[in-house]
Amino acid sequence: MAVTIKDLARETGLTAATISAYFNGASVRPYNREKIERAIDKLGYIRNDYARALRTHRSMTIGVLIPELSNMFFTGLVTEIEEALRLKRYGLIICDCRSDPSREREAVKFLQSKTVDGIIVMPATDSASSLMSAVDKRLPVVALDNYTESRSISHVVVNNRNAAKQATEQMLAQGHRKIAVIHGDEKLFTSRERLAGCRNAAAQADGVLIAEQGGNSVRGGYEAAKKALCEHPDLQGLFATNYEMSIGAAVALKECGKQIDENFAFTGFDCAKILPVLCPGMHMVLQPAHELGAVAAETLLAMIDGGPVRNIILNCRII
Amino acid sequence: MAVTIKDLARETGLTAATISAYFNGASVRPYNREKIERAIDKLGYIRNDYARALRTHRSMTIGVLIPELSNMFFTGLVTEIEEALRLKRYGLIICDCRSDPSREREAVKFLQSKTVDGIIVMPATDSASSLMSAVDKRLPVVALDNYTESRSISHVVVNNRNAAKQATEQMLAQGHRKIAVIHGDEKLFTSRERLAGCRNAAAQADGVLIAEQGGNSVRGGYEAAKKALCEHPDLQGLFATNYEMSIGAAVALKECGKQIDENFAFTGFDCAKILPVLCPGMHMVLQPAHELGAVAAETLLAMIDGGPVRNIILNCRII
DNA sequence: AAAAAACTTTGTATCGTTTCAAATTTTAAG
DNA sequence: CTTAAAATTTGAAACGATACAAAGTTTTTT
Repeated sequence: MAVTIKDLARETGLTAATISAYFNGASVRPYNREKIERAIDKLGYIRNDYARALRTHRSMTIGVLIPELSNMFFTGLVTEIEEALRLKRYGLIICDCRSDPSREREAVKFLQSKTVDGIIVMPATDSASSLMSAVDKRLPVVALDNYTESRSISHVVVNNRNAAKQATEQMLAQGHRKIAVIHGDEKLFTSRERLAGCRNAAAQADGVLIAEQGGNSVRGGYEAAKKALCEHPDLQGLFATNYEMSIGAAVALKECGKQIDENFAFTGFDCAKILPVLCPGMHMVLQPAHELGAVAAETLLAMIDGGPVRNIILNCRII
Repeated sequence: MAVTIKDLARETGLTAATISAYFNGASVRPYNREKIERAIDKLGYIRNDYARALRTHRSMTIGVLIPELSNMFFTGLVTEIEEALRLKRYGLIICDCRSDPSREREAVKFLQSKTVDGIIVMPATDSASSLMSAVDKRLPVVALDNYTESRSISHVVVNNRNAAKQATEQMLAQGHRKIAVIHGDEKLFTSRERLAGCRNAAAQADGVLIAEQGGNSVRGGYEAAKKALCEHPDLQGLFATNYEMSIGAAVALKECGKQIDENFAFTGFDCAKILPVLCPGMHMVLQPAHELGAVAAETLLAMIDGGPVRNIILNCRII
């Protein structure tokens, strides 16, 4: 039913091997080239990657594991990865793991059954156990945004501790001494690092830090911020340490009528697009999403070509 | 390098055909069954779907085309689709088309080269031309959330006009006579229908309708709402007709200090999770995301099994 | 205990593509 | 115009899994 290379062969009077050569960049006599191209158009040929991958052991497809399709920071990274890989003629298979390690494990198997050439994962936990079936088969794996305990996979992350520390220091230096930090799930290395950075800064500068768990969601950020603001009317600053929580916290601020000025500072994380428009004067820690995605893609391709495991730490910008 | 069915054959002393039979549910003698299962565990066998699909012409994989990975309504639908298809043991390949018909076209080819069994698309435009290469090959296609001009593909949409009309009527009935509607891109059937519904309701009930284009983004919704509120201080209601714009509009409301009460009504679209918490008293038009995803999946599977093209219209809830 | 029936396993061909050595054609050199 | 060298094309054998008819078991019936 589908048009195959054999149909092209019949149509052109050539052999399947020649058509294949044409597709793979070998030189083909001009008049044959033309015949082939005409036949492709006429029959609407689309190459069957399954057969190709079966023969070549390369699918030109890489798998992406995302913890939540509803988390805009992650979907943003996927977009960057796609951009980078498209240029190298790689396609993507995206799997939503719902922050569930068992789905992650299943997804890894699914990707392997599709013989992807490598996997980029934004890990749902610090444990790499769900990735083992890939690692065991020497399939290149890059973890993005969060560390795992495995030494066999590459990591591309930001210096979370430092970024959080700097952001906190900046608030303290501007005279905001009592600050609430809305932090994410402590099960994640990334969240712990950010909180640790805040604590460091507060300890060094003699500030008062109120930590409030925001559960990695807009709702959680909203509620945590509300709580902090109600319980500490004398609060001088708020720092939300991820995308979703930053939005929630911003709404809470608006609702409590808090102005951002010399008496109150607000720092968010990662949402450059909307928040600064809505809360002029706020600060923002920005992970270099473009670079993260690009470097993860590059690292994976290097591993596919036999390169070593790499651990890369990028810096955040604060604006 | 990868473990194949032949390795299992060698390990168990059986034949590839028997192992295949085992995987495909044929009956196998208990002691052979055990041997096979031991070998699978020992060698870590994962079936090569490429080879299988090549032989069977069924990949048990379906493709999903999403216009923007950053649009939460769409990602929510994908999650529902995934849920429904997982139960039928289908896997998903998700492609982000960036609302760009040419990427859509490319993605359709990519999916075909992966021999997906069918495609669910949330169309970026009313035109189905980018889907033609699939339709021409009799590959089942279901359009979700928006109509296309093609009669060869199934559609699963909501009754947009009616939902918008009802929501508007409700506001009018509560005495809000001057209402601004923040509407989406008129290039999309869905947006036009919603706007038409609002106009209908206003015309019938003698209300005043101010239409403001919000460009399908949070930012756009925010700006359009701001504009409407500033230019019409006597406004009595606001209706944002999609997810992103509803959030933007809500922020604008908060910023302008508008209360939701008998003097001012606010109706949003699709974001049940956060907005009602932040704006108590507001109304919301809810598309049945779960049902949309489930019905789209079901319709596609029916088409894969030779079923006919279907056009299904679901109703929205208003809360 | 032999024959029949029912169940399992096996060989072999095949899916659509690429590989690679061998065969053929073209071009360049003498 | 021959012949050597270079460039194209070809045929057959993979890749990993499944289909199917044929062969080999086991179980049941007589």
